[in-house]
Amino acid sequence: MNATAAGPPHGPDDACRTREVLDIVGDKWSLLVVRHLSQGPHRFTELKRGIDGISQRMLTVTLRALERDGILTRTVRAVMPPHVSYALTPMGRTLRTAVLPLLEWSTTHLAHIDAARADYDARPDTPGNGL
Amino acid sequence: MNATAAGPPHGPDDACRTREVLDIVGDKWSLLVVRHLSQGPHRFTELKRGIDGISQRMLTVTLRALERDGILTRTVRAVMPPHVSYALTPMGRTLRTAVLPLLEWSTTHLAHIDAARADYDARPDTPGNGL
DNA sequence: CTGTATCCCGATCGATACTG
DNA sequence: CAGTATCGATCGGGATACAG
Repeated sequence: MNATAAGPPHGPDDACRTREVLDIVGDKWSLLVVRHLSQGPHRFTELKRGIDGISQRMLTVTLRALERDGILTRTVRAVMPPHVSYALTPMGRTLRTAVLPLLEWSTTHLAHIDAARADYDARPDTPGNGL
Repeated sequence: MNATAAGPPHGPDDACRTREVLDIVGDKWSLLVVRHLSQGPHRFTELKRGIDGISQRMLTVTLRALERDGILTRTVRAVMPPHVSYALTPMGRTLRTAVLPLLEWSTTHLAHIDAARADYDARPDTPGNGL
């Protein structure tokens, strides 16, 4: 083992898993919903108000997908007006835990990335900048 | 601490970060490129062959974005034929590390998710299945 | 070998209106 | 309150052709 080849090896179907994870959490809203529910169950309207910019439609679509995947549960109380509560399943909570390092990474490195972008955009001898 | 309210609290701008991380790694190919480069530097054609299904265009686009973000470096050797090598930066390697738990989570839970989906699709009393 | 340019299709997603 | 239905704009991304 030398210095140039770092990191653990990976099997050929790790790629498939990478894809499937992104299908589940890689979209615009899923992680935001999971994050919100990590603090306890919430109702539809609470989520809509809590997640900035999400439309009624996308909240419904996202919740359905996460429910189907067993990430959260949907509990309907048949009263008037309707009362629907969403809560993370145990698996949903493990997902939250698994995503946490990535979120912490972003907290640590986002400023660095902004700097890298500014630097890249300032360089004239770079593809797309006109050399 | 009780059972209903689990998980750490979060600030209001965690949402922004969640978004920005997804902008960087949430697309179809970025993580696959990072994963591939975690085993050492690679040339354009090697990456193209190694990442199944990626088009020339998307490989270029993805590499440019990751380079701009400081995740990887692009090294050109001015020979004929051209020789371009891509390698993870130190920050790129920390990203790889931060994503690892999520990938391990998928390895552990993907079968469970498939089961949850089959179960959900089999239930007749569920939205979209015709109640 | 390592790209760039163009076209085009399907998926995504926001806005809006309507319903039990 | 908690959705569903529909429409339209936008965008990712694949195919292909061309270039240094």
